[in-house]
Amino acid sequence: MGSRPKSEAGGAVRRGPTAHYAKGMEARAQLPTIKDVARAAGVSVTTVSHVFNGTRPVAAETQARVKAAIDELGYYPSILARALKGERTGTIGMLATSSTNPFFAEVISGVEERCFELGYSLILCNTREDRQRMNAQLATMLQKRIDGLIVMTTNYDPSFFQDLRGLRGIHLVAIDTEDLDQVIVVNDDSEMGGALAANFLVERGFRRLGVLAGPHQHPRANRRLKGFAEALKQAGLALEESLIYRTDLTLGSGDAAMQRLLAQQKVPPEAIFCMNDLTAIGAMHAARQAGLEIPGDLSLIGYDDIEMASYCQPQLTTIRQPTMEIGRTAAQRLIALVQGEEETSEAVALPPQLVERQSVGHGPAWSDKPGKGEA
Amino acid sequence: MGSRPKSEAGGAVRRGPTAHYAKGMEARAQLPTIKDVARAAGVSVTTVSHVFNGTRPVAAETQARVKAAIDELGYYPSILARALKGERTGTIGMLATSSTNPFFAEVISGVEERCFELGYSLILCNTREDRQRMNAQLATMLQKRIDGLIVMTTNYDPSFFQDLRGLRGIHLVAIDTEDLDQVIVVNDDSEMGGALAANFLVERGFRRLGVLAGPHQHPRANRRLKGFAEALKQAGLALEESLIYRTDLTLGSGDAAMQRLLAQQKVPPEAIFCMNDLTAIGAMHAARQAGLEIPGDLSLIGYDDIEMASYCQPQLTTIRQPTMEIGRTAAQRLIALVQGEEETSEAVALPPQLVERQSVGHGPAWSDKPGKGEA
DNA sequence: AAGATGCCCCAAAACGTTTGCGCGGGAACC
DNA sequence: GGTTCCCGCGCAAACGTTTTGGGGCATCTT
Repeated sequence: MGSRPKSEAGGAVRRGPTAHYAKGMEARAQLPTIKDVARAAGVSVTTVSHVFNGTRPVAAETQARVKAAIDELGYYPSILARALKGERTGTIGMLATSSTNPFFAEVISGVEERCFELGYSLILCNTREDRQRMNAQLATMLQKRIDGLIVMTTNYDPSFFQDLRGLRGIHLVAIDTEDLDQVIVVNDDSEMGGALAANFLVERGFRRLGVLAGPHQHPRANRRLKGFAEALKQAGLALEESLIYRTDLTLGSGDAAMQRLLAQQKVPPEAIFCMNDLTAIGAMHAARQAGLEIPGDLSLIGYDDIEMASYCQPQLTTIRQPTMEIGRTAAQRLIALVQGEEETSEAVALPPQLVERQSVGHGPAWSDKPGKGEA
Repeated sequence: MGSRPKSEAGGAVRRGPTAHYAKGMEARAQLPTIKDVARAAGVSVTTVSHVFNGTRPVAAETQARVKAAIDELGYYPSILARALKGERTGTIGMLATSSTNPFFAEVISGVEERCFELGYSLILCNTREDRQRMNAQLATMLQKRIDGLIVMTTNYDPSFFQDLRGLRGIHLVAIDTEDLDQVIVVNDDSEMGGALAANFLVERGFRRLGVLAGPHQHPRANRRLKGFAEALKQAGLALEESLIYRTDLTLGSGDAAMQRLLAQQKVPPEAIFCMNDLTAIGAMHAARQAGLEIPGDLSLIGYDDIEMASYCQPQLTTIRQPTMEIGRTAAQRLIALVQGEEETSEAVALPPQLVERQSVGHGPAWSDKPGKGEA
């Protein structure tokens, strides 16, 4: 409907569960072209094109003959040739720091899913935060004439986005980064998430709070921290600078940061806000090694709500991001942009949500095990 | 070197850290074409092509002029047009069940990495084991004229591979599946992995062993089980059918299977072999909920060695697959195939390895906590 | 019966590349 | 001084599509 009759007709050819694509191909080394179909059906390539795309009325009998030939040969039009004529390629690219981090993996999965639903496909590139690698990947994607690009990098580098904006040919959406003008950005509402964590801990009576922060240049982690600090201030509490420990948001760095914290603080904070679940799980590990009980001796709250948060010991109380939805939204907005549906380029901030499990106790003087606690 | 001077020249143009791709583009809506470059340099498109690809000697002075124009305009040749002339697209597709499962995520990451190193890019499709979805994704990738395809699906469906083999145009590599003739398959050596687990448990003195198996049609999990059972037999032990519980290899199903096991067995087995780490972690969770200590009351061994295995409580003893290497190998073999380097189409089985941590105790009558155990 | 009107269909151009062929001119050879 | 050779370069075809502009032919109108 509307302006895309082509994909409809394409869908028609795809119908049915049988594998058209495998039929009639046995003798050919190459995929069949529109010419082969035209020859087989005894019509011109023009007619084949119009039958396939439904772009002009064709006599029913001719149409039947052409469709038979298409099915017989297993013909699929080459997007390459189509795109040469100024059409889009139907492919979008994604630059992501890493696809193995569970949070990123889920965002990517959301992107892929929405792309599929809208008839697009996804070229995935892991940047590992290596600028040179990103440049090479970007160059390749430009050569492949992607219609748009989704960027999800952990370290905010303004100059990179500056360069990106110079590319007039391709549209851009960023995920999990600083707000940028002229670029659609999809995030969760990190200040709100930070505040959620702060308020929950304060209500439970915790006063001496630590933080496992992200890297200095990580825009979202910084905002979570900001929201956290501001909510504390509202509650009349101050965040102690000396109780903020940096991580790079991985399991290992959460472990390491917690070890540093426990080594440096004679008496550990009552509760710790971790910038993501991975660091929280790493921190749990370190705390256990040090002989601390969670939440008996120390409470811990995470961020993201990855699947593992429900299965670790103890189950992690955390701030849930609508992870999949962030990916889906980004894909949606990008494709709308590509298809020329003029949208506002305003940032989207999806609301996070607190998920209570077991890693936060009921207060600093409380213990889940009778006979223990009162630390 | 050898037969690919083009990519070399492409690399030359890409050199340097500055962002060529952003320069000179401000006034254009479209990316510049070879014609624009030719006009700017005052030469024919032929010459531009030869300069870019190094396919014919060009006078030094002309060459300099052309290169200047290329840099100035930020020109990148369209792979689309190039591929029309019978060249390859430099893109390979991957059908994977899900990219959020940590094991799959890491394999995919290996594929992506090796593709990048070899100058290819990766189109990722999550199939969710939905045959109809796979057909649609395959159709799209065929239209995009991918050079080859990597398939990593959990449920082995012979008819699908049958169809796939019908496609003469594109090359095929499968990961983590049954051996197939005419198709390169990359796996770990699952029988060996199963045997490794069995021998380790037997050496530790465990006799009554349970299994958290995979789905019935999962070829690798079945082989692990086979290797496990055979090694037990060698040791003079039999695997009790009633102690085999099926899972679908997810966290939740590991949890559920363990709950069933504990409900049905008056006295639980001494040790359990889980077909992957995810089910093992799920099982740990269920065991804890039931008040069982691991490894005090029950030993557990996993498979895969995902990152989380080192951070769960207790740390998981497991069989490590060379996960990343499986992905890299698959990409490598596929691209060799695409580039016509005739390789053997034999299956590859990379050897797994036992990683000892804390989830397996020192024997059925042993306990890690003094005063407990002797269960 | 002649002209007008639709209905079907085809030819050809265009998209951005690569590449075989060939052309002009200067240097080397006899 | 004429022939041969080589060097440096351009022309144009081809790849698989879409799309514009007609053209042939039957049917309807008068």
